[in-house]
Formats: sequence, C-alpha cells, structure tokens
Amino acid sequence: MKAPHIAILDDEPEIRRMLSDALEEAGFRTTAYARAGEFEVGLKRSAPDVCLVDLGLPDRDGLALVHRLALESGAAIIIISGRAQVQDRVTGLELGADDYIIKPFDPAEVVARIRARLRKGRTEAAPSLQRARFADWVAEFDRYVLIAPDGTETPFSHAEGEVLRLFLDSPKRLISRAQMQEALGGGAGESFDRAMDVRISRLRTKLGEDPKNPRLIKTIYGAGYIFLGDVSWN
Amino acid sequence: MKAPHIAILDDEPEIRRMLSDALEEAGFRTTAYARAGEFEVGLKRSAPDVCLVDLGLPDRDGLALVHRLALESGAAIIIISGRAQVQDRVTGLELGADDYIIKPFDPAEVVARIRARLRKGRTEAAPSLQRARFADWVAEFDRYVLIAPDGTETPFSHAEGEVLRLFLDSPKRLISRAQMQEALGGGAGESFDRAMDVRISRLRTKLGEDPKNPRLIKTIYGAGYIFLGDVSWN
DNA sequence: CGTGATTTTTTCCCAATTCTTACGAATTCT
DNA sequence: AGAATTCGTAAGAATTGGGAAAAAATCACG
Repeated sequence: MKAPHIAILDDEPEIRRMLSDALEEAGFRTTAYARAGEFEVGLKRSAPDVCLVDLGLPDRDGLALVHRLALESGAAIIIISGRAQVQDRVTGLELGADDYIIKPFDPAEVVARIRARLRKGRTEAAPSLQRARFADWVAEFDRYVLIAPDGTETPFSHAEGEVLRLFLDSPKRLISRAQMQEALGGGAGESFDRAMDVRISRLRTKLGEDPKNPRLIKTIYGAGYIFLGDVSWN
Repeated sequence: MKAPHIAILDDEPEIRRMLSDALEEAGFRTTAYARAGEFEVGLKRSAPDVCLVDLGLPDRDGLALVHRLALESGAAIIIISGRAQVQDRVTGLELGADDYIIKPFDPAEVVARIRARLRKGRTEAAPSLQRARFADWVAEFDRYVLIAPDGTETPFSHAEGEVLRLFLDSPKRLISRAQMQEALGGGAGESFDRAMDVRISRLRTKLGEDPKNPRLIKTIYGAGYIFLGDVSWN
C-alpha cells in the first residue's frame, strides 16, 4: 500500500518544518505550502489523504478555505490553530473539519490524530484484523479459531473467546475474579459461580495446558488469575 | 433517518447527566452507563453510532475496553479523560479511539466533535450501491439476484436481501441477534422469533454453505452471527 | 373478488453450547 | 495437622440455534 499523503498549509516555516519532519518520520509522504494559493494549486495536482490547515493565514480566510475543502475534497481535514476558545473549535468543526488541534502542539499527537483519521477511512475497505499472537499461538477472533504452535486449528466458542480476550487485553496483570465476573456475565450473580471456572478450564484444555503446571493461565489462589506470555495484536 | 445513537460511559453522575442533556438537546438519542459491565451488555442489545468513554473507570481498564471496542464495534469512539499528557492522548488514539477530549470540557465541543465523526462516517457509506462482490460471489440488489462463483444466477427474496445486506455492510463483525431484529423487523417483537433463523437458513442454502462447516455466515452460539469474507461494493 | 403461486412465519424436534450441580484436590487458616 | 475455604473438572440439565414442513400472509393476475 502506498504511503498516505499529507498536505500541510502553514505560513510559519518552523512549523512546516517540524510537521513534515515528524510526519515523514512516521512514514507519510508530505507536501508543505505556505500560502493558500499554492495549496489550492497543489490540490489539483494530487489529492492528499489528509490536509493539515493552519487557520492563521495572512492571505485568506482560513475557515472559508476549510469549508470549501470539506465540500469538495474527500480528504480528512485537520485544523491547527492558535485560537483556543471553545467557540472557535466548534465553528471549525461545524464547518467541516474532522479535527482541531491547538497550538502549541506536540508532533506525536498530530501523528496519532492523523492515523486515527486514516484508520477510520480505511476500515471500510480493509476490515480490521482481530488477531493476537502469544507464545507461538495465534488467536483469530473473527474466525473464532485458535492456531496451535504446530499449526493445528481449534475452534473456540464465544464464551471461551471472551475469557481469552480479557486475558490478552491485560497480559501479565492480575485479573480478579470479580473483575472477570463483571466483564463476562455482566452479572449481578452473587451465587457461587463455577461457570467461570468451567470456561477457564475449557480454555486451558484448548491451550493444551498441563493442569499441574499451567504456563499461560496461572491461578493465584484467593486473588484471581494472571495471563503470562507476551501478547501482540495485529 | 433515525436520530444517531450515542452511548455514554462515565462513572460520575453529573457528567453523565450533562452529556446526555447536551446531546439530546442536539437531537441525538443517548444511553448512559456508569459501569463497563452494563455498557457492554447494552452494546449487545443495540449498536450505537458513537461511544463516549471516560477512561477513569473504577471497575475496568478503560484503555483495554477502548481497544476492544475499536476492534469489534463499528462505532466511532471518543475518549473523555482527565489525563492531559500528550502520551496519554497518543496511546488512546493509537489503540483505536477516534478522538480524545480532555476534562474539563465544554458540551458544545463534544457535540461538534460527535457531529464531525458522524459526518465522516456517513459520507463513506451513503451512496447506496446495488452490487457487492464477496468470495467469488456477486450480489445484485437491484435485480435481486445472486451470482455464484460458477456463474449460476439465483434469485433471492426481499427478506433474504435484507439479511444479506446487513451482513455485507459489516463484514467480519459480530452482529447480535438483537441488532439484527432491530435492523430488520424494526422489532418491538419480544417473542421468540425463529423467523430470523429461517431467513438466515435460506440464505445459507442459497450461498451453498455446508451446515456443518459454514465458511461465510458463521453462528456464534449465544452471541450472534458473523460474516466472513472480504466484501467490496461497486 | 377469487384463485393459485410465492414468500414469510410458526411449529416441532434435534443438535450444540453453556450453566449448574456435585465432588474431589489444592491452598490457607488456626 | 486438621478444618475451612477456594478452585478444577466431570456429568447432567437448561438454553439456544438449525432445519423441515405446515400454516399463514402476501402477491400476481384475471
């Protein structure tokens, strides 16, 4: 996939520089403009995926430009502005901007917000993968399948998946029984519930755990459970 | 078009109140939850268009919740948080949030940001296309015909088409039984409705699914259905 | 309006999953 | 060590979904 293209419009050279450095560092292509006129010419040449627009332009009313962009271009529009009043942000967003960042800003946040915009546009085309890897295992949550280190596929049920997901979301951290109850059953269940143990038991079986010496799902007697193993989502 | 539905998750009653008031004033439907558990139960019942999530929850790790939401729900996710560090914002956004609002906030800005999210989501999905391709199949909704990989044409009924469209609109995503009821029958119907199963059953037959091992429409026992297969509309 | 064809819902029964019950094993308290 | 608590798991019970066929509703057409 081609690197997304970000257009930058800002009249201050240092800010242009800072932004393009940070964005290219993050793997984007960038084009920077100092004036609205050049910017619009550039737009005709190639359509960027995201436009970063500074409202404090000397040569044009920034908000009007944003409004036009929002209507005509399919790109996500992020306003950068020194004006911090709520009213400014509200009008900027109402006019069609997708986000509004206040100066002074941290480039890392700009990158994160750009990624969020791109992600949203893209999920329509390429559905997000729900897949986690841990200790040579792979869990595919959209197919409800667990792939063992030797490649064997084992289906897991929704109930098992809920438990597994809870573990994979907070690896190497103690999860109390009460937390788990709430996360799963949502339950007012004050009753002695073995249901949870059963779910965990079945999950352990599918993960091929040795009951005497579990390596992934460890019981902390009187406290809860802890999932060992490095998890990476992708 | 029905008013967009906003789900609110915040443990502080005044904030819940302030948000729902402002949002309903702005013409949205809202549902507010105080705890992550209730929130997740509510999600299964009906899918909101936007989720407002406070990270400072007493009963759950908010970021893990956001991550999960981002993966499995189609909704836009907006984090509300008292943590104002850039690093907090970056990780929140990287984990899948679409926006990050810092407390204290102005309700008007929340409304504006929600509108921005909805606007974006809608323009992508708006042009109602009549033809979808998935896994070597083609569905032509204007002719009510399904074209098999071998070229055979099979007509499908309106009811079957509704189900199919629902699946093709959110592929690889769990669709709960309640959601489906709502999307189709518009149903106040609390009655045990086997009608839906029958529709799905017929659709599966027309798609030539093997009942023992369905590859496209998978049943998640006790949770709903999920459509596997890459979909492209045109 | 009526008749027949198509579509949709209901009914009934079987299969899969999940919860509950029961009991034994492991751990902690006294 | 002995008792009490907490956890693991097998087996039966209760839910929930799949699918065939009958009943009901809707549509097509004269």
